[in-house]
Amino acid sequence: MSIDVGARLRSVRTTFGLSQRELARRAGVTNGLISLIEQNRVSPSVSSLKKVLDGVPMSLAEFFTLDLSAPPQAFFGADELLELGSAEVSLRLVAAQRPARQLTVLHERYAAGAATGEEMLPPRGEEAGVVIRGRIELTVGGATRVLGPGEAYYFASQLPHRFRNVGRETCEIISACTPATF
Amino acid sequence: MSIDVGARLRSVRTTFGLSQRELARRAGVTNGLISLIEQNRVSPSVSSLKKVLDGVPMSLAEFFTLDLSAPPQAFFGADELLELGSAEVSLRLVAAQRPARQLTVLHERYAAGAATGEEMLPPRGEEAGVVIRGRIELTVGGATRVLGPGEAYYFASQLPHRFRNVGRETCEIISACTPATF
DNA sequence: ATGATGTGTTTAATATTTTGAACAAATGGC
DNA sequence: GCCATTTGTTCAAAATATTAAACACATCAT
Repeated sequence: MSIDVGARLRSVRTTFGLSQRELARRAGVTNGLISLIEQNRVSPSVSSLKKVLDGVPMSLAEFFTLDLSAPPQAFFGADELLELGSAEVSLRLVAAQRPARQLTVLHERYAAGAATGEEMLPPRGEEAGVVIRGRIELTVGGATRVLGPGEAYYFASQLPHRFRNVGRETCEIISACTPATF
Repeated sequence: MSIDVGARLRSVRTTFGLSQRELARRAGVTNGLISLIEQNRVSPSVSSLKKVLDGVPMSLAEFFTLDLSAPPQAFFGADELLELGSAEVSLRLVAAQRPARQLTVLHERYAAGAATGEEMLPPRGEEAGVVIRGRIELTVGGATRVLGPGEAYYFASQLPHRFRNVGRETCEIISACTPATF
């Protein structure tokens, strides 16, 4: 068998709630290739696999480190959250090992001044979160508001939205979205 | 640039004191391929890279996790040693990040009953070690002896040699060989 | 039902990797 | 000196990965 790149990729892709075509578009490859890789009908070149994972995004190291056979787990230490984002915007995904979940929960950290782009997420979900440290400016649809510790948000994913840390310290948020459409 | 698989592989290979041909032989690929990969003239398929790393041996996860730009480091915590062996025979390599070293130092652990095969190592080095826990049976050339804590060994690598844990508890050894021919 | 979109899969053509064998340069022994 | 090895590199041929477009199957709205 020898490592089953296909199952890994399928698990990652479904965990992030992406179709083969959507992942292919983000990665700049064809949907057919994703299909072939997931079926283990080809062994992708490292450069191709890198391109595909950039569409998630996920590093090669993370990809090969992922524990697919991890048993259902109820508790996760801080070290057990999958680190996803950049240095500016850190996203720690809870229970990343488990594919096809209904719910995604993140521990997000925004460095001072950091912001997300205009998010384009799947059309049928909702997102909510609570700020636990720092202050974040959140724009949803036409409305903008600055949230501090203890304050929260909740909106439908299809609305354009953007997060921006306008303060001086790192901002931390615990967030969730549904379905698993991160 | 995007991850520089070539530099990684070259670093790993030289760290282990292998020529392109020797690594190719162990991995079941051609030496030309190793050369091309190391020059980044091709982006190997994951299956090929896996085959190559099996010849070291090293996992894909380790390979992509390796920190090439690690600054020269003088102290290494137990967690910082590169785990190489199997569950039976664990080899923890000190300072694995640093290529082209003169000396290799290992923290070895042999489970009860575990043994190495007949070692076939490069012809121009020496090996030495001290047992720190448990008991190990060491055969060098025609001679066999059981070593316990505080006892040590020292021999030329080209002699056929074999380690076997004949006791009930795990045996631990700190060993070194030169040149970096592990 | 029907058409329109979404999904994952398959196929032939194309592009890339991989091989096998050659090459030039360096090393060691005599 | 010279020969025999060993090193890493290169090249055309063979094998494999990747693309682009079609396919079959679902879902959803009309």
